Amino acid sequence: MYLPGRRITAVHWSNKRLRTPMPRKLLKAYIENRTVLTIDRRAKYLLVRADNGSVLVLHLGMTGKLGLFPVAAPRARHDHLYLRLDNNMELRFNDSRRFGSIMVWPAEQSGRLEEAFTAGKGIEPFSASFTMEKLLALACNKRQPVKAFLMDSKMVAGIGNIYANETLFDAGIAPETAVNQITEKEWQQIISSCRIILEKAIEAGGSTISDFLGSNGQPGYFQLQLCVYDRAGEACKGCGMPIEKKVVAGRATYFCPRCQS
DNA sequence: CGGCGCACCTGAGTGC
DNA sequence: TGCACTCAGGTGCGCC
Repeated sequence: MYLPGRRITAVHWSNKRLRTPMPRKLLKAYIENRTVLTIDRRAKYLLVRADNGSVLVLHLGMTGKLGLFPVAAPRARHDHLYLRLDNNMELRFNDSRRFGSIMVWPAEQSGRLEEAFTAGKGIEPFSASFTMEKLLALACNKRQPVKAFLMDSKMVAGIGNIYANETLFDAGIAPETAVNQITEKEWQQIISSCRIILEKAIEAGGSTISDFLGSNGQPGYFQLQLCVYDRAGEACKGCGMPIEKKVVAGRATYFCPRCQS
């Protein structure tokens, strides 16, 4: 808990735009000189709640990193946001590819904005509403590949390409299966596999959180045992067949042709 | 409307 | 060594 209880004493930013333009005025007006109450997550967004009811919304995109540094530590290439704290530390948002985003929900609109934001997001995999019945209903009129469905943030929140690949391997389901063909039993399996994969990933990533003070941080998934992702041509850990790679709905897709049929 | 393709960026890796 | 080219973990828009 590095942030809750800390006051943000100054906000600085780079002149580069991220996926959304830097909300300079809003950062100054609503985030600077506020104290952080709590941090939540919705889908892959971080919600940093301030004591005035405003919310700082962060998304790391593909290459975004947050790090806590002493104020005097040298600034790095691709740093885009600096939140100076009242303990002489600085939270820094670094993102080389600039697919990340930084938004502010001003206090007087934050309720409405958060409601709209949440309404546009899919089911959280760890929530009680991630059920076979819900998925069946969402999928019944769609023919898209199940992998694209799992990665669609309006359907399911927070599943990226790696975890979609790994979930479907664990569930033994071919990534291109039309989503309206998935049976009740298969949905149950997908739910269970998805949660297992995410739990393992969080556990593995958790160890990188502890050295997030340093700059030598590796992404957490390097510590997760990947069964299919980026393993084209290598032996399936289940049956020994070579893992195949193909593009499905525009994304690199890895699967075992025997275990996922 | 559903589903795909693509754009938004930089950097790493590969092959010549 | 350098250049040209491909590919990358996310998201949302536009187009058919």
